[in-house]
Amino acid sequence: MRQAFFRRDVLAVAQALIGCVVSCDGCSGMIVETEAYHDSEPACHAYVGRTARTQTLFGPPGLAYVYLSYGVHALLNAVCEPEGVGAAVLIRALEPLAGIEQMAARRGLPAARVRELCSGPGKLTQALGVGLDDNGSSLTDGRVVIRGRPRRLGDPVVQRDRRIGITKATELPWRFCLEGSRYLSRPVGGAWAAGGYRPEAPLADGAVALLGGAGVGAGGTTGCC
DNA sequence: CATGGGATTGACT
DNA sequence: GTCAATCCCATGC
Repeated sequence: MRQAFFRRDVLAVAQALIGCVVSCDGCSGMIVETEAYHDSEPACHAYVGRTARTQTLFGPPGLAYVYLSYGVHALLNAVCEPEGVGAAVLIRALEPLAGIEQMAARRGLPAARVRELCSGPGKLTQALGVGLDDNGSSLTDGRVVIRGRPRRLGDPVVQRDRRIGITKATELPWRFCLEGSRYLSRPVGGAWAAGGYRPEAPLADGAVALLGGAGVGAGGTTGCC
């Protein structure tokens, strides 16, 4: 993937990354779930501005932002938007494609349990062998790379949902999932459905303001790598 | 310098 | 469903 792909609106990139392929150290998987984060909203690490921790987020697009979550898990993000804007797409789940034996070994699971290898942001970094050392590396030609979506698969149908596992800006529907995928960290709608949110429902005022002209619609999409 | 809170997972009830 | 593990870093004294 070229750097220009990541220089765009972070919501457009989060949507377009669905169906793309992440590779590292001989292992790879298709992205089936992402979340967008932007320095204009409080759930984003970059909301507090430039610090030693968030330096990578404000760097040039196409870098990997890897940080430690809960002191346990390394989480992989793709830095987006022009340099100086703190924005990134969190890669939340992959459908394993290659190197399944090695990924299973890293996860401590039998290779037959493919569904559990990469169905979560901490799981997929463990499976791929992505660590904090990869923070700041290039996703276009580094150890961890993101390639375009296989043409033969056609355009994926992407569903929107609220982001998972955060306590701030929970109203923003900035989670993107491949429709029908069995490799998601959690189902679309899931626990949030009880809260009354539906992808086709009107967005809250704050969400509309933040979404601006991104034009990401519920249901079908035509994102292109 | 001390403190508290996470963009989570897996084990256990 | 609940809950501990575990550690970096932003914040506040």
